[in-house]
Amino acid sequence: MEEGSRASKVAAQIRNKLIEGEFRPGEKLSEQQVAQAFSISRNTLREVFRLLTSQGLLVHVPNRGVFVASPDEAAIIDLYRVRSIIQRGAIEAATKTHPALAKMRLLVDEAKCAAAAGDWPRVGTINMAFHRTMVELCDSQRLNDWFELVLAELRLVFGHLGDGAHLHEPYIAMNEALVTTLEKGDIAGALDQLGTYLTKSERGIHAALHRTRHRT
Amino acid sequence: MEEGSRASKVAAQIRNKLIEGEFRPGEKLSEQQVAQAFSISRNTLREVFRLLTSQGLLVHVPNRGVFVASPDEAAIIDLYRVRSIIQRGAIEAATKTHPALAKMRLLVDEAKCAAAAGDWPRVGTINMAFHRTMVELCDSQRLNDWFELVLAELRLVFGHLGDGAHLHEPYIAMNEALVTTLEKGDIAGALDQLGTYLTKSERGIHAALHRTRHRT
DNA sequence: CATGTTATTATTGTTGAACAATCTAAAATC
DNA sequence: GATTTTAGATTGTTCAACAATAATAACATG
Repeated sequence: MEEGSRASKVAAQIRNKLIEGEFRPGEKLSEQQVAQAFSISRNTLREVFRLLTSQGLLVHVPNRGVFVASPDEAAIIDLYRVRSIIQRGAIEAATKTHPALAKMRLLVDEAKCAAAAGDWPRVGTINMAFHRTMVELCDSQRLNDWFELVLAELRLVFGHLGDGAHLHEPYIAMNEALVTTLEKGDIAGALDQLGTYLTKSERGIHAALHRTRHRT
Repeated sequence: MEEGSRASKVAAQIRNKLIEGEFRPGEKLSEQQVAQAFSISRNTLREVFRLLTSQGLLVHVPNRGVFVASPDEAAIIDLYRVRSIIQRGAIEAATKTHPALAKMRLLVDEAKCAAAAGDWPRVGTINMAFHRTMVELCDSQRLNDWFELVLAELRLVFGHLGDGAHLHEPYIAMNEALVTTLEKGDIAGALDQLGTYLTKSERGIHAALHRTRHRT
């Protein structure tokens, strides 16, 4: 994404608002209103919308408008299926000397500091960085980019669920054990641990979605 | 992608031209000229360009313009890395009763007919459909969509290499053996066969690229 | 002639107004 | 209440214009 152009800046701003849950799931974004709110012309906004729909954050319905993506349980299932395949592939590709593995270790340390400080949102952010870094073990720009889309969609879900969800439950011990297993070169062990994490994480989201649906 | 809107129609037209190699790798697409050629306004074309760049077929350089993607050897390496991870995941997820497996068998039969008729372009198209169908074993819409991008980029490469490349070399026997192995439930065997295919296919492209580079 | 600087030109990025096409909501009719 | 018609709102697209940027051409200097 280009730094500097008006379109790309506004795209980033809207993306952040989406991730922070400032738009409701399924909410319609009116071109007139959004263009005015961000002080850009409607034409430029249409380019922005093309960018954000290609990232899965918005859904463009011809002649009806653009809507905030509303990942449902099927989407969560798909996202975790994608994560499983990509992250398993990353672990199978892992080497003990890969820089991403060292970075994962650093991120575990960072998460411990944040947890000690009680900064749970920060812990959640680091957890995502941990998994993004795991995918970097593949050395594939395309997989990195696509995984970024996965993370964006997950953050959209978290944003919709709000602060009460505690979805950034600390997975620090699990992440640390996983790094240690990889450092030993035990791929099979690491795959097991990843599976456990993904299952637990996915269940957490489904449960939170269920709670939210009950409350509405 | 929307059916019917002007922008989406032109996007499809440009996409086809790209895949067919009608634009040179790295060629700059001038907004004025392309808009005129397709009889659409520059604003609409900019939307189209946003769509096609997000598909990896075009590269947008701020303030300088939009260029035809020019997948180099690094890109081929990445594409095959991606294929390996995704398609291995697909095979690991495969079940004997999955509809995609039956479809893969049908596609092998189709390829045999096309080969008997000497229709090598058709064989190549079926080969791609075979691999796309393999990915459907994952039951993941996102992976299907991303794999479609992989195929588009590969076709862009084939388009650039031209007819002389014979990259649609028949892999019929390999595909047939792979289906048979999967139908037996022999995942490990199928993974081996896939690895062999991917290595051979990738080498073929690198060799063809090398030949073309020598000729220019 | 080679190199650096300046000026000019071409193109991209953006804006705003306008109109066509489509959808949605309100009103009229049965 | 259900259906049809009408009006209003919004999206899709076009056009013209201007600002900003990069590329190219022209000029000056060693």
